[in-house]
Amino acid sequence: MTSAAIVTRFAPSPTGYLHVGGARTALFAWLLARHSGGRFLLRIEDTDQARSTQQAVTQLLEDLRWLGLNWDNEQLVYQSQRTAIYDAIIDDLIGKGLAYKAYETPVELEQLRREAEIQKRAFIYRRPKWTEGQIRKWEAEKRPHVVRFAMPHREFRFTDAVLEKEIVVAAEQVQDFVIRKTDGMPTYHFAVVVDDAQMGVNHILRGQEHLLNTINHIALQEALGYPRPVYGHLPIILNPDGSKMGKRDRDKKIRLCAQMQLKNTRQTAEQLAASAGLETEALQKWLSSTSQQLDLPEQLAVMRSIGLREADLPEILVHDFRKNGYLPETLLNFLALLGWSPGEDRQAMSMEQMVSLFSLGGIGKANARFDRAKLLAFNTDASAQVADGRLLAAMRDFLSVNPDSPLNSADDGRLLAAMRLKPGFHTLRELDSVLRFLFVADESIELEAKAVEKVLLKNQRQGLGALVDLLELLEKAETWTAAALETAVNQYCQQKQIGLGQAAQPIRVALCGGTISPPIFETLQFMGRQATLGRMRRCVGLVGDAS
RNA sequence: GGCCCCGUCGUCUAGAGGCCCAGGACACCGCCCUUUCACGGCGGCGACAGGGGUUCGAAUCCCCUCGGGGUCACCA
Repeated sequence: MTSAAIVTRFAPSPTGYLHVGGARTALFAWLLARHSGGRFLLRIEDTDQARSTQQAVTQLLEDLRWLGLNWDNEQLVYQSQRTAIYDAIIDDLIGKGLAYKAYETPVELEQLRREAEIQKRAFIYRRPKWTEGQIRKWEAEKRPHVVRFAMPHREFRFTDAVLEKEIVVAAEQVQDFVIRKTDGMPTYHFAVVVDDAQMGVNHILRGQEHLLNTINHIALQEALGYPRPVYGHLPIILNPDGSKMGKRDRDKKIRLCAQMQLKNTRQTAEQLAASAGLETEALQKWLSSTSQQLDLPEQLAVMRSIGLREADLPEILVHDFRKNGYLPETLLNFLALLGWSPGEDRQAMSMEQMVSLFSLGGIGKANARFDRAKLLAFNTDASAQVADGRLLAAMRDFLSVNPDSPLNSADDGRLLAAMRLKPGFHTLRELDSVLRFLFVADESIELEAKAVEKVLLKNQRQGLGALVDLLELLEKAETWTAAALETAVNQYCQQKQIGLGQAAQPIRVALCGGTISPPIFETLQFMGRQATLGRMRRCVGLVGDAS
C-alpha cells in the first residue's frame, strides 16, 4: 500500500437496522476504495449512549454482509471504547486555550435559542465572558459542564469533491461547538475528526446534511495538526412525494393504519392496546403524536393486532428489502444509480462493472426520489438473468429470514425445480407466494370462493364437469410428463370443443385453490401423479358436496 | 426566518456552446404473444422551472425570480 492509496470509511451509529440512505453512502465509499485499490474501513459511532445498542451493531454488520460491502479492518473501531484517547486530546486543547468548559444548563441554552428565533437569526454560540469567580464557584459546586472548541472567528472554505465547488462559510456563521458532552462522551464532531485521522482516512463521503459541519471538522484538524481529507457530500434520498426518506416512515404508516382501524371498527384504544400487549397510555400517546415512535417489537405487535403485513409497509431498511425478496446486487445497482451515473445510458451493472466504472465526478448534485417501481423492474430483470446457483442461494437466504415459509421444507433440487416453473417473477417473495401450494398438505389448500364460483360452478357447473372428466382422463395417463399430459388434455378440449383455459383453470383451482399458478402442465409434472389426482379428487368432493 | 446546497420527461438520468425541434431506463397508454398470473416483443405519450443577459449559436456560461432540500442539538 502506498501513501497515496485512497482510504474511505463507513461510520454508522448503531441505532437500528441499516436504511437505504446509509447503504448508498456505504456503497459509494466502498466503490471509491475498490475502484482505486484502496481500503474501506468500518467504524461504529456509538457515542450516543442513550440510543446505541449492541443489537443494532449486529444488525448493521449483517446487513452490510448481505449487501456484500466487505470492510478491510478486522478489528471494528468502537468510539465508546476510545474515551481515554479523546480525553487526552481534549485536555491538551483546553490547556492550550483552544477549548474550554461551558457551564450553561439545557434550559439556559434553550432560552438563548428562543431569543435568536424571535430575532429571526440563526443561533450562534460564542464564548461567554465569565469571571474567574463564577467559574470557581461552578467548579466548587461540581456543576455539569461540556467542553466547547473555540472556533477561530474567521472565514472557512473547502472544496467539495461531489459538488465540485468551493463551499465558503463566513466568519459570522462559525460558532463554538461542543466536543465533549456532560456524560464525558465526545460529540460526533470531535470523535469523527480524531478517528478519521488516526485510521488514515483520506476520503470522506457522507450525506449532504453534513455539508456545513465540515468547517467544524476542518478547524479541528487545523488545531490538531491533522491533514485535511477530501470531502464529498452526497445528495439525499427522498420519498416519492419529495419528503425526506427515513426510518420514521414505517412508524407513520403503522400509526395511520391504527388510527383508521379505530375509526372504522369502533375498536377502542384500550382494546387495541390489550390485543397488542401494550400499555393503553403509551399507545394513546403514540397514536396522537406525530414524532414519537414505537420500537420494532412494539410495531410488530400493533401490526399483528390491526392485520397490517410487513409487505404493506414502505421499505426503508435494507432488511426490509432482504425480507421482501430483493437481490442484494440489484438493490445496490439501483441505489448506485440513485445519484450516480456511469454515462452512456448504462443501467444494469454487475458489482465488478460498478467498481470499474465508478468515479466521484459521476455523482450527481441533486437529491433523488426513491422509485420502488423501478427497483422492482430492476429486480425482475436481474432475477431472470442470474444463474441457477445464485438464484438458489438467494432463495435460501430469503427463506432464512422468512422461516415460516413452507418452501423451507424443500431440498435444493426440489426447490430449484419449483423455481424454474415460474420464470419472470418480480421478487422472491412473489415467487414464494405462488409456489407455496406445492409444499403444503392438501388440507391447507383453501378453495377460494370466488374462484370456485367463476371457474367451477358458473354455467351449470361446467367447470366442475370438466374437472370430473379430466380426473378420469388423467387417472388413465400412461406417462406423467408435461408434454404427454398436454397432448392428452388438448385432445379432450378438441373433442369437447372447448378452449384450453376451460380445462386448465378447473385443474388450477383444484391444485392451488385459486386461479393463479405456474404453467399448468409443468406444475402437474412437478407435483406428480399421486398428489395431483389427490387434490383433484379432494376438490371434486368438496365442491360437489357443498352444492 | 438567517445561512448553505440543488433545479432536464411523472421518476432516475444522458448531456460539459453547435452532434439535441434533447437520448436511455422505469412508470403510464395502445397493440402483439398467451391455459391463469407474470415475463417478453413492438409502438406511443412525455422535460431543458420562469425571466433577463453573453454569443453567429445555450439545456449547457452569467444574473434575478420561483421552487425543492439541508442546517441553525450535550443526535449523528
